[in-house]
Amino acid sequence: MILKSQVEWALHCCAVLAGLPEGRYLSTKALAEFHGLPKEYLSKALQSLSQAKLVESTLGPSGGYRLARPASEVSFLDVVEAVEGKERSFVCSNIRANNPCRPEGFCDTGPCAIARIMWEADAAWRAKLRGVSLAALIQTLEQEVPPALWRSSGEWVKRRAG
Amino acid sequence: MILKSQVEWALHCCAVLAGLPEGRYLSTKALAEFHGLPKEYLSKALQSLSQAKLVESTLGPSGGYRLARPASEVSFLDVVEAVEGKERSFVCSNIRANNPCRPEGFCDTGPCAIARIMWEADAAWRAKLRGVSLAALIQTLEQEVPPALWRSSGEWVKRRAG
DNA sequence: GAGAGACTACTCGGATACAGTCTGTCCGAGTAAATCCGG
DNA sequence: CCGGATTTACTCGGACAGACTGTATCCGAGTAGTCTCTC
Repeated sequence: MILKSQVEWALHCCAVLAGLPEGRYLSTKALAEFHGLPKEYLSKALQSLSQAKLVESTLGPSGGYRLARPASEVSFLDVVEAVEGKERSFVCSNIRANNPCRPEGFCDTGPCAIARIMWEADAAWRAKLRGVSLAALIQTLEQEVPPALWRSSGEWVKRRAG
Repeated sequence: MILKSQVEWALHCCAVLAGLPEGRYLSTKALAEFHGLPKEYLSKALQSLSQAKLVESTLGPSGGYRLARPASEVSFLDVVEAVEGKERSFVCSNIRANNPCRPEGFCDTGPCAIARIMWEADAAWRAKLRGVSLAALIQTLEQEVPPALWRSSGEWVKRRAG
């Protein structure tokens, strides 16, 4: 049970996009250079975000991506689910139905107790992620990233965003 | 991010082992038949449990597995981690270090904010699993499984356990 | 000088190979039970 | 009949292939900006 590296990339890219000037776009190429990632593969992560309607894209020169909603209305869960999918991490194949003691035609009432417990844990994980927005992340970063680096990064992005 | 089917199998097997008479063992073969699973592959899940010291094994006729601790002292988390490993689901490759604006020899103080948030969610997931023991699971099952099926299953297991 | 049209260069998006892990299977080492033999 | 050595049959444990998802890469469709030509 390990999340794909796309999740990490998508989150970092969203953090950068959240600091973008209003109405501007940032290209995959710029995002890839900023994070030192393979441009071609990173584009797949951004495509996932685009399909989930988290970001908007534009073509042509000075094209790229920008957030489709305010940063305060995009949660970590949105980003994670855009990349990993909304399916629960635990899948119940209902193996209790194979019990040899079970009478023919026996029908279960509800989901298996084991699955219920696993799903509760999954729900707790998602709830935690739902509670953190990109805006909150930016706020945290602004506090702990050295001001000089923060400013120069902002300049870098602004320069590449148009 | 999807858990392997071994996790489901291991949990169901632990549930059965928890209802085993004191001092008896149940073989992989019996567990596989009870759940309708491939014996050879199921054995790998049980090996994981054995390596994690959750179960004890014995060889020879009437050999097999039994819980190494009381059911009340084995949590879901123990079983899940035995199969999936104790590593966190989110790995931070510290891509912020590739930021082109970063001065040479710059050294980060703590873990990346994004990683911290993801790890908090992971901790919440694990905490939820740590809070449920096999004993609690058995109690739940005993309440919701039809008494006739519960009894016959217990008989079946007892018959195969030695 | 201004406007319209064509061109260019850059973008995203999906289709295409490679790798690693999960799934499934096999056989050998080791042991507890059952058997057999001698006392 | 009882005790012990031998045989046996059954178990676990690790070593060995196949399938699927994750990783990485490529090229084509489409558009915004730019340039040029005409008025």
